[in-house]
Amino acid sequence: MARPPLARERVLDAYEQILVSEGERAATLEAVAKAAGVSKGGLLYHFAAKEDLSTGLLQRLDALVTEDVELMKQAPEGPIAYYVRTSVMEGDALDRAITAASRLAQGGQADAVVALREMRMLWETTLRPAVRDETALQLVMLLSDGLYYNNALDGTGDLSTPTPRDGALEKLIELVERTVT
Amino acid sequence: MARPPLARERVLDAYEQILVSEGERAATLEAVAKAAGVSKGGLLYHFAAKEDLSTGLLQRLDALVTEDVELMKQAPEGPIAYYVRTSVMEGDALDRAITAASRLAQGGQADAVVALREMRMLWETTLRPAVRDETALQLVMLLSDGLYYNNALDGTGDLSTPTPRDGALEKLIELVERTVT
DNA sequence: GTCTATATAGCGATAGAC
DNA sequence: GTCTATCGCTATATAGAC
Repeated sequence: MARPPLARERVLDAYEQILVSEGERAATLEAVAKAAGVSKGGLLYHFAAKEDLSTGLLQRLDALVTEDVELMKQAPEGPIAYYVRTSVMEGDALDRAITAASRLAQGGQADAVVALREMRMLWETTLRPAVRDETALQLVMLLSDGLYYNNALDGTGDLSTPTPRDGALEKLIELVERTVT
Repeated sequence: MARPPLARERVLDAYEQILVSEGERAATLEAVAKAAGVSKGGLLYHFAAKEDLSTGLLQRLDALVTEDVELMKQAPEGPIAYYVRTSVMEGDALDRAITAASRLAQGGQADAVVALREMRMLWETTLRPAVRDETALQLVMLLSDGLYYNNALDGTGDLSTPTPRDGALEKLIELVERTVT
Protein backbone atom coordinates (compact mmCIF):
# COMPACT_ATOMS: atom_id res chain seq x y z
CA MET A 1 0.00 0.00 0.00
CA ALA A 2 3.05 2.25 0.50
CA ARG A 3 1.31 5.66 0.67
CA PRO A 4 -0.40 6.40 -2.64
CA PRO A 5 0.11 9.94 -3.95
CA LEU A 6 -2.27 12.46 -2.42
CA ALA A 7 -3.48 13.86 -5.74
CA ARG A 8 -4.42 10.38 -6.88
CA GLU A 9 -6.68 9.88 -3.88
CA ARG A 10 -8.24 13.30 -4.30
CA VAL A 11 -9.08 12.48 -7.91
CA LEU A 12 -10.65 9.19 -6.90
CA ASP A 13 -12.68 10.96 -4.19
CA ALA A 14 -13.91 13.50 -6.71
CA TYR A 15 -14.84 10.82 -9.24
CA GLU A 16 -16.76 8.90 -6.58
CA GLN A 17 -18.57 11.98 -5.35
CA ILE A 18 -19.71 13.09 -8.80
CA LEU A 19 -20.87 9.57 -9.64
CA VAL A 20 -22.98 9.50 -6.48
CA SER A 21 -24.47 12.97 -6.66
CA GLU A 22 -24.87 13.52 -10.41
CA GLY A 23 -24.53 10.16 -12.12
CA GLU A 24 -22.17 8.56 -14.57
CA ARG A 25 -22.77 10.94 -17.43
CA ALA A 26 -21.72 13.94 -15.36
CA ALA A 27 -18.48 12.25 -14.28
CA THR A 28 -16.40 13.51 -17.20
CA LEU A 29 -12.64 13.87 -16.97
CA GLU A 30 -12.99 17.62 -16.96
CA ALA A 31 -15.59 17.65 -14.16
CA VAL A 32 -13.55 15.23 -12.06
CA ALA A 33 -10.34 17.17 -12.62
CA LYS A 34 -12.00 20.42 -11.63
CA ALA A 35 -13.55 18.92 -8.48
CA ALA A 36 -10.18 17.43 -7.53
CA GLY A 37 -8.38 20.70 -8.16
CA VAL A 38 -6.11 19.47 -10.93
CA SER A 39 -6.01 19.88 -14.69
CA LYS A 40 -7.17 17.30 -17.17
CA GLY A 41 -3.58 16.54 -18.00
CA GLY A 42 -2.71 16.20 -14.33
CA LEU A 43 -5.54 13.74 -13.85
CA LEU A 44 -4.44 11.66 -16.82
CA TYR A 45 -0.97 11.32 -15.39
CA HIS A 46 -2.40 9.30 -12.51
CA PHE A 47 -5.15 7.55 -14.48
CA ALA A 48 -3.99 7.02 -18.06
CA ALA A 49 -7.48 6.13 -19.25
CA LYS A 50 -10.95 6.65 -17.90
CA GLU A 51 -11.30 2.94 -17.27
CA ASP A 52 -8.51 3.19 -14.71
CA LEU A 53 -10.67 5.51 -12.66
CA SER A 54 -13.40 2.91 -12.26
CA THR A 55 -10.84 0.19 -11.61
CA GLY A 56 -9.39 2.25 -8.79
CA LEU A 57 -12.84 2.81 -7.39
CA LEU A 58 -13.71 -0.88 -7.41
CA GLN A 59 -10.44 -1.77 -5.68
CA ARG A 60 -11.25 0.74 -2.98
CA LEU A 61 -14.70 -0.83 -2.63
CA ASP A 62 -13.13 -4.24 -2.20
CA ALA A 63 -10.91 -3.10 0.65
CA LEU A 64 -13.79 -1.38 2.45
CA VAL A 65 -16.03 -4.44 2.16
CA THR A 66 -13.34 -6.66 3.66
CA GLU A 67 -13.08 -4.32 6.64
CA ASP A 68 -16.84 -4.18 7.02
CA VAL A 69 -17.24 -7.96 7.07
CA GLU A 70 -14.77 -8.15 9.97
CA LEU A 71 -16.78 -5.56 11.90
CA MET A 72 -19.96 -7.49 11.16
CA LYS A 73 -18.53 -10.74 12.53
CA GLN A 74 -17.55 -9.02 15.78
CA ALA A 75 -20.65 -6.84 16.21
CA PRO A 76 -22.00 -7.07 19.80
CA GLU A 77 -25.62 -6.84 18.63
CA GLY A 78 -25.02 -9.76 16.26
CA PRO A 79 -24.43 -9.81 12.50
CA ILE A 80 -28.08 -9.51 11.42
CA ALA A 81 -28.90 -6.35 13.35
CA TYR A 82 -25.54 -4.93 12.32
CA TYR A 83 -26.18 -5.73 8.67
CA VAL A 84 -29.69 -4.29 8.49
CA ARG A 85 -28.73 -1.21 10.50
CA THR A 86 -25.71 -0.38 8.36
CA SER A 87 -27.74 -0.92 5.18
CA VAL A 88 -29.34 2.42 5.89
CA MET A 89 -26.78 4.70 4.41
CA GLU A 90 -25.10 7.33 6.49
CA GLY A 91 -22.80 8.55 3.79
CA ASP A 92 -19.64 6.88 5.05
CA ALA A 93 -16.82 5.67 2.79
CA LEU A 94 -18.36 2.25 2.17
CA ASP A 95 -21.79 3.74 1.38
CA ARG A 96 -20.25 6.11 -1.14
CA ALA A 97 -18.20 3.37 -2.77
CA ILE A 98 -21.20 1.07 -3.12
CA THR A 99 -23.41 3.76 -4.61
CA ALA A 100 -20.70 4.82 -7.04
CA ALA A 101 -20.15 1.21 -8.12
CA SER A 102 -23.90 0.85 -8.54
CA ARG A 103 -23.94 3.81 -10.92
CA LEU A 104 -21.22 2.19 -13.01
CA ALA A 105 -23.04 -1.15 -12.97
CA GLN A 106 -26.27 0.47 -14.15
CA GLY A 107 -24.22 2.13 -16.85
CA GLY A 108 -23.45 -1.32 -18.19
CA GLN A 109 -19.94 -1.71 -16.77
CA ALA A 110 -19.44 -5.45 -16.37
CA ASP A 111 -16.64 -5.31 -13.80
CA ALA A 112 -18.78 -3.18 -11.52
CA VAL A 113 -21.59 -5.75 -11.72
CA VAL A 114 -19.13 -8.49 -10.80
CA ALA A 115 -17.70 -6.51 -7.88
CA LEU A 116 -21.17 -5.87 -6.44
CA ARG A 117 -22.18 -9.51 -6.85
CA GLU A 118 -19.04 -10.68 -5.06
CA MET A 119 -19.61 -8.21 -2.27
CA ARG A 120 -23.12 -9.54 -1.83
CA MET A 121 -21.93 -13.15 -1.79
CA LEU A 122 -19.38 -12.37 0.91
CA TRP A 123 -22.08 -10.84 3.08
CA GLU A 124 -24.34 -13.81 2.40
CA THR A 125 -21.67 -16.25 3.51
CA THR A 126 -21.02 -14.26 6.66
CA LEU A 127 -24.69 -14.06 7.62
CA ARG A 128 -25.60 -17.69 6.85
CA PRO A 129 -24.56 -19.13 10.27
CA ALA A 130 -26.77 -16.58 12.03
CA VAL A 131 -30.09 -17.40 10.35
CA ARG A 132 -32.56 -20.25 10.53
CA ASP A 133 -32.52 -21.35 6.87
CA GLU A 134 -31.89 -20.23 3.30
CA THR A 135 -35.29 -18.59 2.95
CA ALA A 136 -34.63 -16.45 6.00
CA LEU A 137 -31.22 -15.59 4.59
CA GLN A 138 -32.80 -14.42 1.34
CA LEU A 139 -35.23 -12.25 3.24
CA VAL A 140 -32.43 -10.46 5.09
CA MET A 141 -30.32 -10.03 1.95
CA LEU A 142 -33.18 -8.67 -0.15
CA LEU A 143 -34.33 -6.32 2.57
CA SER A 144 -30.83 -4.89 2.78
CA ASP A 145 -30.68 -4.56 -1.01
CA GLY A 146 -33.94 -2.64 -0.86
CA LEU A 147 -32.55 -0.25 1.73
CA TYR A 148 -29.46 0.43 -0.34
CA TYR A 149 -31.41 0.86 -3.54
CA ASN A 150 -33.78 3.41 -2.04
CA ASN A 151 -31.00 5.49 -0.65
CA ALA A 152 -28.98 5.30 -3.83
CA LEU A 153 -31.85 6.55 -5.99
CA ASP A 154 -31.09 10.12 -5.23
CA GLY A 155 -27.57 10.95 -4.35
CA THR A 156 -28.55 14.43 -3.29
CA GLY A 157 -28.50 13.25 0.31
CA ASP A 158 -31.95 14.57 1.11
CA LEU A 159 -33.83 12.78 3.86
CA SER A 160 -37.25 12.67 2.20
CA THR A 161 -36.46 9.14 1.09
CA PRO A 162 -38.79 6.34 2.15
CA THR A 163 -36.00 4.78 4.18
CA PRO A 164 -36.94 3.88 7.76
CA ARG A 165 -34.76 5.60 10.35
CA ASP A 166 -34.48 5.80 14.14
CA GLY A 167 -37.59 4.30 15.72
CA ALA A 168 -38.95 2.80 12.52
CA LEU A 169 -35.58 1.23 11.82
CA GLU A 170 -35.35 -0.29 15.30
CA LYS A 171 -38.80 -1.82 14.94
CA LEU A 172 -37.86 -3.21 11.55
CA ILE A 173 -34.69 -4.79 12.92
CA GLU A 174 -36.71 -6.31 15.75
CA LEU A 175 -39.20 -7.81 13.29
CA VAL A 176 -36.44 -9.17 11.07
CA GLU A 177 -34.59 -10.72 14.00
CA ARG A 178 -37.80 -12.41 15.14
CA THR A 179 -38.46 -13.69 11.64
CA VAL A 180 -35.11 -15.10 10.61
CA THR A 181 -33.54 -16.53 13.76
CA MET B 1 -54.87 7.60 -27.00
CA ALA B 2 -56.12 7.50 -30.63
CA ARG B 3 -53.53 5.12 -32.10
CA PRO B 4 -50.08 6.67 -31.85
CA PRO B 5 -47.92 6.34 -34.97
CA LEU B 6 -46.21 2.97 -35.24
CA ALA B 7 -42.74 4.37 -35.78
CA ARG B 8 -43.04 6.41 -32.61
CA GLU B 9 -43.77 3.32 -30.54
CA ARG B 10 -40.94 1.41 -32.19
CA VAL B 11 -38.53 4.20 -31.28
CA LEU B 12 -39.72 4.20 -27.69
CA ASP B 13 -39.34 0.41 -27.54
CA ALA B 14 -35.80 0.66 -28.87
CA TYR B 15 -34.86 3.40 -26.41
CA GLU B 16 -36.23 1.34 -23.53
CA GLN B 17 -34.45 -1.80 -24.63
CA ILE B 18 -31.06 -0.13 -25.00
CA LEU B 19 -31.43 1.59 -21.62
CA VAL B 20 -32.13 -1.77 -20.00
CA SER B 21 -29.49 -3.85 -21.72
CA GLU B 22 -26.62 -1.38 -22.18
CA GLY B 23 -27.34 1.59 -19.93
CA GLU B 24 -27.99 5.27 -20.37
CA ARG B 25 -24.72 6.14 -22.00
CA ALA B 26 -25.28 3.68 -24.83
CA ALA B 27 -28.74 5.04 -25.56
CA THR B 28 -27.63 7.67 -28.06
CA LEU B 29 -29.97 9.01 -30.72
CA GLU B 30 -28.02 7.16 -33.37
CA ALA B 31 -28.12 3.82 -31.53
CA VAL B 32 -31.83 4.18 -30.80
CA ALA B 33 -32.61 5.17 -34.38
CA LYS B 34 -30.68 2.21 -35.74
CA ALA B 35 -32.40 -0.26 -33.39
CA ALA B 36 -35.78 1.18 -34.33
CA GLY B 37 -34.99 0.98 -38.03
CA VAL B 38 -35.18 4.70 -38.74
CA SER B 39 -32.67 7.46 -39.37
CA LYS B 40 -31.62 10.04 -36.82
CA GLY B 41 -33.68 12.61 -38.70
CA GLY B 42 -36.68 10.31 -38.71
CA LEU B 43 -36.40 9.80 -34.98
CA LEU B 44 -36.17 13.52 -34.34
CA TYR B 45 -39.41 14.09 -36.22
CA HIS B 46 -41.26 12.13 -33.52
CA PHE B 47 -39.14 13.26 -30.58
CA ALA B 48 -37.86 16.79 -31.16
CA ALA B 49 -35.34 16.55 -28.33
CA LYS B 50 -33.78 13.71 -26.40
CA GLU B 51 -35.66 14.76 -23.29
CA ASP B 52 -38.92 13.90 -25.07
CA LEU B 53 -37.77 10.29 -25.29
CA SER B 54 -37.51 9.94 -21.53
CA THR B 55 -40.77 11.81 -21.03
CA GLY B 56 -42.53 9.35 -23.32
CA LEU B 57 -40.99 6.47 -21.43
CA LEU B 58 -42.12 7.78 -18.04
CA GLN B 59 -45.67 8.30 -19.33
CA ARG B 60 -45.69 4.73 -20.51
CA LEU B 61 -44.49 3.61 -17.07
CA ASP B 62 -47.31 5.54 -15.43
CA ALA B 63 -49.96 3.80 -17.51
CA LEU B 64 -48.51 0.36 -16.84
CA VAL B 65 -48.32 0.95 -13.10
CA THR B 66 -51.99 2.01 -12.99
CA GLU B 67 -52.94 -1.22 -14.73
CA ASP B 68 -50.78 -3.29 -12.40
CA VAL B 69 -52.27 -1.81 -9.25
CA GLU B 70 -55.74 -2.82 -10.45
CA LEU B 71 -54.53 -6.37 -11.02
CA MET B 72 -52.95 -6.39 -7.58
CA LYS B 73 -56.21 -5.33 -5.90
CA GLN B 74 -58.08 -8.15 -7.60
CA ALA B 75 -55.43 -10.88 -7.27
CA PRO B 76 -56.98 -14.14 -5.96
CA GLU B 77 -53.87 -14.99 -3.91
CA GLY B 78 -54.07 -11.58 -2.23
CA PRO B 79 -52.08 -8.39 -2.84
CA ILE B 80 -48.98 -9.34 -0.84
CA ALA B 81 -48.26 -12.64 -2.59
CA TYR B 82 -49.05 -10.95 -5.91
CA TYR B 83 -46.71 -8.07 -5.15
CA VAL B 84 -43.75 -10.17 -4.03
CA ARG B 85 -44.20 -12.67 -6.86
CA THR B 86 -44.36 -10.03 -9.58
CA SER B 87 -41.34 -8.25 -8.12
CA VAL B 88 -39.26 -11.03 -9.60
CA MET B 89 -38.85 -9.76 -13.11
CA GLU B 90 -40.03 -11.79 -16.04
CA GLY B 91 -39.18 -9.20 -18.63
CA ASP B 92 -42.70 -8.00 -19.28
CA ALA B 93 -43.61 -4.45 -20.32
CA LEU B 94 -43.81 -3.13 -16.76
CA ASP B 95 -40.50 -4.73 -15.78
CA ARG B 96 -38.77 -3.15 -18.75
CA ALA B 97 -40.30 0.26 -18.09
CA ILE B 98 -39.26 0.20 -14.44
CA THR B 99 -35.70 -0.85 -15.21
CA ALA B 100 -35.37 1.78 -17.92
CA ALA B 101 -36.69 4.48 -15.58
CA SER B 102 -34.25 3.26 -12.96
CA ARG B 103 -31.36 3.76 -15.37
CA LEU B 104 -32.48 7.33 -16.01
CA ALA B 105 -32.88 7.96 -12.30
CA GLN B 106 -29.39 6.70 -11.56
CA GLY B 107 -28.19 8.97 -14.34
CA GLY B 108 -29.43 11.89 -12.29
CA GLN B 109 -32.69 12.56 -14.14
CA ALA B 110 -34.96 14.15 -11.54
CA ASP B 111 -38.28 13.37 -13.25
CA ALA B 112 -37.40 9.68 -13.33
CA VAL B 113 -36.69 9.71 -9.60
CA VAL B 114 -40.07 11.35 -8.99
CA ALA B 115 -41.90 8.85 -11.20
CA LEU B 116 -40.34 5.91 -9.37
CA ARG B 117 -41.11 7.38 -5.96
CA GLU B 118 -44.75 7.96 -6.94
CA MET B 119 -45.02 4.43 -8.26
CA ARG B 120 -43.72 3.11 -4.96
CA MET B 121 -46.12 5.26 -2.95
CA LEU B 122 -49.07 3.97 -4.96
CA TRP B 123 -48.06 0.39 -4.25
CA GLU B 124 -47.56 1.23 -0.58
CA THR B 125 -51.06 2.67 -0.32
CA THR B 126 -52.55 -0.35 -2.02
CA LEU B 127 -50.76 -2.83 0.24
CA ARG B 128 -51.35 -1.02 3.55
CA PRO B 129 -54.82 -2.53 4.23
CA ALA B 130 -53.39 -6.04 3.81
CA VAL B 131 -50.63 -5.88 6.43
CA ARG B 132 -50.50 -5.84 10.21
CA ASP B 133 -48.71 -2.53 10.76
CA GLU B 134 -46.31 0.00 9.23
CA THR B 135 -43.23 -2.02 10.11
CA ALA B 136 -44.62 -5.02 8.28
CA LEU B 137 -45.46 -2.78 5.31
CA GLN B 138 -41.88 -1.51 5.20
CA LEU B 139 -40.58 -5.06 5.22
CA VAL B 140 -42.68 -6.01 2.20
CA MET B 141 -41.83 -2.84 0.29
CA LEU B 142 -38.10 -3.14 0.91
CA LEU B 143 -38.02 -6.81 0.03
CA SER B 144 -39.69 -6.03 -3.28
CA ASP B 145 -37.25 -3.19 -3.91
CA GLY B 146 -34.43 -5.65 -3.31
CA LEU B 147 -35.84 -8.09 -5.84
CA TYR B 148 -36.15 -5.39 -8.47
CA TYR B 149 -32.71 -4.01 -7.80
CA ASN B 150 -31.02 -7.38 -8.13
CA ASN B 151 -32.68 -8.13 -11.41
CA ALA B 152 -32.04 -4.68 -12.78
CA LEU B 153 -28.32 -4.88 -12.06
CA ASP B 154 -27.60 -6.70 -15.25
CA GLY B 155 -29.98 -6.13 -18.07
CA THR B 156 -28.48 -8.96 -20.05
CA GLY B 157 -31.34 -11.14 -18.90
CA ASP B 158 -29.13 -13.93 -17.67
CA LEU B 159 -30.53 -16.08 -14.89
CA SER B 160 -27.38 -16.37 -12.80
CA THR B 161 -28.74 -13.59 -10.62
CA PRO B 162 -29.20 -14.24 -6.92
CA THR B 163 -32.95 -13.81 -7.33
CA PRO B 164 -35.03 -16.57 -5.77
CA ARG B 165 -37.27 -18.38 -8.28
CA ASP B 166 -39.75 -21.23 -8.33
CA GLY B 167 -39.49 -23.21 -5.08
CA ALA B 168 -37.29 -20.69 -3.30
CA LEU B 169 -39.67 -17.89 -4.28
CA GLU B 170 -42.72 -19.77 -3.01
CA LYS B 171 -41.04 -20.39 0.34
CA LEU B 172 -40.09 -16.72 0.56
CA ILE B 173 -43.67 -15.62 -0.15
CA GLU B 174 -44.89 -18.02 2.54
CA LEU B 175 -42.45 -16.60 5.08
CA VAL B 176 -43.38 -13.02 4.20
CA GLU B 177 -47.11 -13.73 4.44
CA ARG B 178 -46.59 -15.30 7.86
CA THR B 179 -44.53 -12.34 9.01
CA VAL B 180 -46.62 -9.40 7.90
CA THR B 181 -50.25 -10.46 8.25
C1' DG C 1 4.19 15.59 -11.53
C1' DT C 2 1.43 19.11 -13.44
C1' DC C 3 0.37 22.12 -16.96
C1' DT C 4 -1.55 24.02 -21.90
C1' DA C 5 -2.59 23.02 -26.44
C1' DT C 6 -4.43 20.15 -29.67
C1' DA C 7 -6.00 15.91 -32.23
C1' DT C 8 -9.93 12.94 -33.11
C1' DA C 9 -14.34 11.16 -32.62
C1' DG C 10 -19.07 11.16 -31.34
C1' DC C 11 -22.90 13.66 -29.38
C1' DG C 12 -27.54 16.25 -29.93
C1' DA C 13 -29.77 19.09 -33.02
C1' DT C 14 -30.87 21.86 -37.48
C1' DA C 15 -31.73 22.49 -42.57
C1' DG C 16 -33.64 21.31 -46.43
C1' DA C 17 -34.49 17.69 -50.28
C1' DC C 18 -37.80 14.22 -51.39
C1' DG D 1 -43.05 11.43 -42.52
C1' DT D 2 -38.47 10.10 -43.53
C1' DC D 3 -34.17 10.94 -45.42
C1' DT D 4 -28.98 12.96 -45.95
C1' DA D 5 -25.80 16.42 -44.86
C1' DT D 6 -23.84 19.25 -41.74
C1' DC D 7 -23.16 22.46 -37.73
C1' DG D 8 -21.44 23.36 -33.03
C1' DC D 9 -20.14 21.36 -28.90
C1' DT D 10 -18.04 18.31 -25.76
C1' DA D 11 -15.82 13.91 -24.77
C1' DT D 12 -11.48 11.11 -24.28
C1' DA D 13 -6.88 11.04 -25.16
C1' DT D 14 -2.08 12.64 -26.82
C1' DA D 15 2.11 15.75 -27.16
C1' DG D 16 5.25 18.28 -25.35
C1' DA D 17 6.63 22.53 -22.38
C1' DC D 18 7.91 23.47 -17.63
